Amino acid sequence: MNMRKNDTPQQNGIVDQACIFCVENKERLTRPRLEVLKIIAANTKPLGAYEILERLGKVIDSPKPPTAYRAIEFWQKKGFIHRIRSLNAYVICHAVHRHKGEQFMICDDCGVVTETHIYDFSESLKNRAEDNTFIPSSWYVEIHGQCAQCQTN
Amino acid sequence: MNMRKNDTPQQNGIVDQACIFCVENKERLTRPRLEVLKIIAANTKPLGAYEILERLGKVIDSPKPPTAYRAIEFWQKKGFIHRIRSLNAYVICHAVHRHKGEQFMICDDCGVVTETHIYDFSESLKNRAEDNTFIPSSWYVEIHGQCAQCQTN
DNA sequence: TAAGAAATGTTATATTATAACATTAGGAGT
DNA sequence: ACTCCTAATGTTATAATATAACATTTCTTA
Repeated sequence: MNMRKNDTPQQNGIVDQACIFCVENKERLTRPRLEVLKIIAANTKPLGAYEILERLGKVIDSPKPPTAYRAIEFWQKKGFIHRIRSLNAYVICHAVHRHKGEQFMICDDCGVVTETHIYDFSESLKNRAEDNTFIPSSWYVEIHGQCAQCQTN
Repeated sequence: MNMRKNDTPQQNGIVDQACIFCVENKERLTRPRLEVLKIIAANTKPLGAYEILERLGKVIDSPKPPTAYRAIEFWQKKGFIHRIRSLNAYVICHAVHRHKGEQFMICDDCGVVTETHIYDFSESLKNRAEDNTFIPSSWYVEIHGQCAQCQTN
């Protein structure tokens, strides 16, 4: 099958990558950070902060909201998870891309979120910048609709 | 100057349009709805629900959150206002478009939000639908960056 | 004008997120 | 190994955003 690491949506690959990332960048891979990442990585559907917190409570003792939010913020800044704005929820990132755009397909029936790269905005945004009107730094796209699975049901 | 109505971002044009819309569609243009629309239309920057509520309190007596939220939801469904997901805030819509996509440029410095139409997603999304993978129904785009005004400061 | 539907008023509370400060853990330099 | 410093966490409290539920009022229309 010859799959590269980034193609496999399984949990360990991502946690391993995160571990390597932390070593290379001298970031501390603490218990709450590790557990939060594992929780998010274990789901295809986005989890709310308090769902994450609840699951966190099964592996560490009585965690409070800031514990979850801090870990979420950490991984988000490092590009390991995404925040889905319209849902106030969080999903694992399978690409760990250093580019500046996020694009998601969101099934409004079942809630599954899939990261996509349908569009490359860079060119159009560059043109826009030459207008001298607006200098873009990042973009965020949500495409809502119905996923293949839900079409058959 | 010969400007069409939709080009003028002033308050009255939009409220007039909303009034006409309600008559034509037999929707009730009630006091809270009217005042909430006027409040949102009077701002170029997005307003949070509780900011709207606060301003609403200056024209009607002690409004409660549901009063503001109901009016917000009403205008949003009818396409007269947009919700900016990343800000949990609301802006007037200058186009009253019946198409399925929303695109915004958001200045991260000053907070100004401008509706844009840089991209037409329709074609790409149609292709995607032919894949039989995902049937898109709407899209939402945020482009973050720095506006012209803030570049000069 | 009365009945039914739609919107609002009101109370309470759910959900999401962060401020503030005390405590603990980890790394750098000696 | 010890001390200092910084970063991260623990903890308490509360801010900010949003909705559920039900009583009341207003509008429409028959």
